[in-house]
Amino acid sequence: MPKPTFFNLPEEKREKIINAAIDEFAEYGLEKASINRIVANSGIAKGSFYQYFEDKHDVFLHLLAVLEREKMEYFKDKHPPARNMDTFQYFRWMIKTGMEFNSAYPRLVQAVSRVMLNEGMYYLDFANIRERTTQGLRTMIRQAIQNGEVDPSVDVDLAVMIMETWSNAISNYILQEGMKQKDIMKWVRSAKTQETIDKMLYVMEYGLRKTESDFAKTFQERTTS
Amino acid sequence: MPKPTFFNLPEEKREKIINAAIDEFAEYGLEKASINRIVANSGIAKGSFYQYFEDKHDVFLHLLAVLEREKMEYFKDKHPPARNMDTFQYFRWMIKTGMEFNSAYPRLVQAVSRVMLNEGMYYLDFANIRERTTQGLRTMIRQAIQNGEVDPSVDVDLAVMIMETWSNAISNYILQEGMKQKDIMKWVRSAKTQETIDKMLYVMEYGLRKTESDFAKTFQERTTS
DNA sequence: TGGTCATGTGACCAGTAGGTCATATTGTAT
DNA sequence: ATACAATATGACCTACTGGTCACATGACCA
Repeated sequence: MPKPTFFNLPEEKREKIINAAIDEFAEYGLEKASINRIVANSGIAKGSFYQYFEDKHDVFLHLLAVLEREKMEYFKDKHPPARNMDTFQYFRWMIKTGMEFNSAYPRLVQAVSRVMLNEGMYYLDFANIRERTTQGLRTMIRQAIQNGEVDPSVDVDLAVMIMETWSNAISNYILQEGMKQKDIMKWVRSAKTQETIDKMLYVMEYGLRKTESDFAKTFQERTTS
Repeated sequence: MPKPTFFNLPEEKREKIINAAIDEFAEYGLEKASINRIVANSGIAKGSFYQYFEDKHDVFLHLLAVLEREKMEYFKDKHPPARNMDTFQYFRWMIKTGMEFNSAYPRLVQAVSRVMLNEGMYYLDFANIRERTTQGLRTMIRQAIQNGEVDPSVDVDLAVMIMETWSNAISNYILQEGMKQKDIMKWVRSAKTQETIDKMLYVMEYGLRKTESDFAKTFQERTTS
């Protein structure tokens, strides 16, 4: 955690620092990120940096905390559009709302997920942090299996891994493509992007193999209404 | 590509160097890999290194070439167990054979995929190399759509991304868990591991949602015969 | 034996990293 | 105005990086 001095800083200065850190991590990842560059880009002296933070990891952990806080804030006044949704509908809502969040904080999300999904995998430091995220998914899936929505022969941990993989794949896709657009929020909300997300989630739910009820049929009511 | 001098080396020395490089890349990735450590671990002088290779990237590209060569060699005398397999059966065979290959060259695969799937994503250098891999998948999927095996409303590029994601997820799982075992080849071939792979591929094919024909039913004949 | 060419070597270079610290500046309370 | 604590600073340290090069060693042929 950052030292108290950091939190005594005027907000403007604090933001300049964390923005520089976000850019640095988004560009170089955790290990290749340079404190020298961060201080240069935030216009503070090196000595000051060490009055605010312990080290590089400390800054990153703070970014994690910021992300979590902002996400909580964002989800606080969002509510699923209907009650009695099944697990897949709920997951779909979660993902879509999450992607809206991503388009609101693209650099921050990019920085954090770049580190967490790449180098973070090989550092034990983040194992427990990741674990916290999976906990929610795990209980959700357990319930879905009990409800008969998810195939019980696919065990819980495997299902968790699958849903995380999907979630990350969609998030990566949105960030990667979204950053190329001039207005990422508009792009994410566009019918085309939403349909792509729907397709991905449809495949997660029903698989790649063609069945009697395919994607076009399932989502027909949306495009015709 | 390495310089001619490298290929004139006695095989033992050459192997010692590439093994040190494999270990280095597997442990530290591409950017954090240290030439100093590589030369120290292979027992050669720094100057010699630069007589063999241009730089770090050069070594890695050589590892890529080695991997490709070994994989070709490995697949050369493996053949699908039956003709007239459908696309998903063929993909399953490909994955399983690939996982056997992984268990034969775990460190090499680990090193290469660590780099390609992480930092490699952000370096354009590897875009064309990755493209070569996807080409095969793309034609396979196009054919599968024509055959009516894959839902045509899921477009080709999306399907490619999905299958690559799955392929990587399974490979990562096998390497990560496999490296914990004392005999990785035996572990990969074990009934339990094979069943896990089957489950993953089943979910890719039919989705997470429970349907009238679930995994247990589909694979019943195997466990009872 | 002497000559020539390929190979091997490690001291050395400039650049950058993370981190420290004595000193300078600022803010605040008396 | 003075005193004291909090904050800001950048020169400086060591360690390590990728890369070079003058020289040493070895192999092979005349």
